[in-house]
Amino acid sequence: MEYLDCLNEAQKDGVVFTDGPCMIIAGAGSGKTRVLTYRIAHLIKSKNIDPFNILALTFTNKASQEMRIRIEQEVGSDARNLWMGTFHSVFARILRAEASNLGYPSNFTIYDTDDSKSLIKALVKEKGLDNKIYKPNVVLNRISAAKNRLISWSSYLQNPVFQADDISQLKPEMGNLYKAYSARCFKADAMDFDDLLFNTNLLFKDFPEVLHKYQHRFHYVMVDEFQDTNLSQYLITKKLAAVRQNIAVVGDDAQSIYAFRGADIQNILNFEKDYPDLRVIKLEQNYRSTQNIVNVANSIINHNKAQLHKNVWTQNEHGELINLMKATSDNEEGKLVASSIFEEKANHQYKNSDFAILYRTNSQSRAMEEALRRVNISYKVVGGLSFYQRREIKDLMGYFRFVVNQNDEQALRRIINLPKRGIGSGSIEKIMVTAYDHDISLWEVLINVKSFLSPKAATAVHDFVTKIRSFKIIAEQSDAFKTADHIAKESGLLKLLYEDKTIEGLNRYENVQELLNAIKEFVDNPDELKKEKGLGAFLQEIALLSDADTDKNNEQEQVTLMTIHSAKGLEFKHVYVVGLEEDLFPSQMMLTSRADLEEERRLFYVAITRAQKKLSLSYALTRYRYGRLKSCEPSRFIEEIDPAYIKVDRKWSSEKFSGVSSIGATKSNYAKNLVSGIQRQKLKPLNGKAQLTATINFVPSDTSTLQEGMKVEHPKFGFGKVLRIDQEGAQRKAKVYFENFGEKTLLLSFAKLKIHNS
DNA sequence: TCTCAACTGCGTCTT
DNA sequence: GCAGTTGAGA
Repeated sequence: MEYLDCLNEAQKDGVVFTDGPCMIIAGAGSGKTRVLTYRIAHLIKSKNIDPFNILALTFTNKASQEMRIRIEQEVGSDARNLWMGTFHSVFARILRAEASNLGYPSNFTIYDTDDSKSLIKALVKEKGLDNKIYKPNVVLNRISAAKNRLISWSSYLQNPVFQADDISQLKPEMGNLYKAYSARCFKADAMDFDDLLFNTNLLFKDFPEVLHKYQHRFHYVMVDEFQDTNLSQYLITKKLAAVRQNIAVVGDDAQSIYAFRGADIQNILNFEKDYPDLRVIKLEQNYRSTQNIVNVANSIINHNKAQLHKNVWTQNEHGELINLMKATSDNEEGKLVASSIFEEKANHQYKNSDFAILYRTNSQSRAMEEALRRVNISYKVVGGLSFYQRREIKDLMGYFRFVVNQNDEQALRRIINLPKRGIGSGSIEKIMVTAYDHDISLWEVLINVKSFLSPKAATAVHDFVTKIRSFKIIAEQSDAFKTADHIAKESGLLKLLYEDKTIEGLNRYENVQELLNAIKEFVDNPDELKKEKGLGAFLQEIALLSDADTDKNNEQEQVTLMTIHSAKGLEFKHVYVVGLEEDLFPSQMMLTSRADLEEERRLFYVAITRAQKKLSLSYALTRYRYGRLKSCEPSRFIEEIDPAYIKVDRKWSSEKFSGVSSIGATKSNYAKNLVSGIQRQKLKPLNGKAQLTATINFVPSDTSTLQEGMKVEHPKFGFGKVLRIDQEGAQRKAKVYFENFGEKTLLLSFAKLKIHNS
């Protein structure tokens, strides 16, 4: 039990209180993952629980992989038998085993969001509805929200409130679209992401013996990031834990940022009601960040009304003040961030991987990327279009999917005329309508197209069917790689890409090769747990992966660029949160309700609490959005920070005396607070007029002659005196005492210093 | 049925 | 800024 020694009291409680319902409210950076991993290790090692009887649910594959590794370090290979994964992957696995109960084959296809949207698009067209009113996104969100609240299409249609709601939004056909969508998914042997949870609930409700089986398999149930669960997920875990009541949930209401996806903070409150003898443990000591950062985070989150009481504190050093940078444009914002990283690296000898740039939307990465490239700082962009979302990958995967499941409508639509074989949209619609109207399988329709298509089109379909048949035979006899390789060549896709000599074409060709490599890796993987090496097994393996999980260029030494959402759970020495502007962050779409604005604020809280040592915030006065230049106002979130913790970057403080009034005109409150805060706090280094002008005309000197006792000026730290010089060459450092910033050690090959020999 | 050019519309986050 | 759609012409 020596691992208990390195835990604080609250953490210990979280680890050893294993029997009975338990809720751990874990503040940011409070060692949540540590508690969870030790808790599982404790169950296995000290209480001799079979890992096979432990279920641990996370939200991302990454989180579950990391936790598995950490548990493995504690308990060894036993960890492999844990039931641990994302909600979606664990219940997909159970659904495959129990699929026949629901009328699904066990090799059902999982539709991703693109598949779902294009199915909806097709349905809207088939029904002759206006695609400007029934936008795929809107329809899918509505269906998704219903499923997450366990409302089936039939109860949706019967519910007068939903009907009235839809009619008032001029979308009276919504319920029927939901019905048609469900029917088509079922017919395609496909489940979308929400179905994986919805159908699990259905399974447990309608087949008590199945529920019973899993209730007795999982003696201990744990849920990470509980604040992100939706009703559907909550009910599943509650049912599974109903017999033994050994359920532990870990979460932080302040970090709930997925309400848009159906996450319901209400689950935390319900949890207390559902389990009256609930043990609540609060982890409040932050081990990650400096006091300044923790204080700023607290001051922000206190603006939210809806929150559980919690007092996050830290024993860490005060650290540097929060750096606020103002840029005139999005491009300049990029430059400021890039040069700041450059300086920080030099001054503190940080590595690229110590830095992260976080933003609200993926489109903001462009300006940052350009600026980083200009100063030769290598970086990686996390998120955006994932590998498996690329067109060429989806095309080839479409073949794979259709060979495995001939009812996969979305896969068929994608590949039936790719490469072009003369089967146009008219023929495709005829095929779909025939299958749907006569309620026969797609494959059967394809075999009998002669009866309703023109001879030319019918021949083309016949050739296609013959090709798929031959692929099926290969698939039955060979492993995933041999099959995939064969299909890539024989389908004509590889040739199509090879002939495209444009840069994008070459890229696509390489991507397809990379997919084939991934499949080879899958086949060669000696992991005994994955005995199935067929194409179907590969598809199942990757259906629930996202870009963050397939992060191949895991090279260190890169600055990380990503959205705040994807940064959740991570930490970096120095974090830049950029684009703090009204309508961008908070997003204009979230300004309609208090609840939405509070979610944005929690998002900001998450961003801030990623930082360990230093936090920088920035905003731009103008920004290109939708291809045109827009002027921006600083975010209200800046205003909400206690000015005592902010330092304003020189690049805009030099403008302060002339420029800040422009903000004052539009946001008087903001400017007043900020300026008075600055004056109260940290304006000191800028008070000297001489220094201000000197800073503007700053020209660094040659520092090779620098000696002890010399007076120097640094663009950021102002005036100082050299205390000592160490080492030679590239490692040559100067220890300088700055009037306003104290002692700093500067690497002379990087630091810009002006020598004042007076 | 296919191809190219013009055009529209649309932007959050993710399993 | 760009992807996806539409429409005309081959």
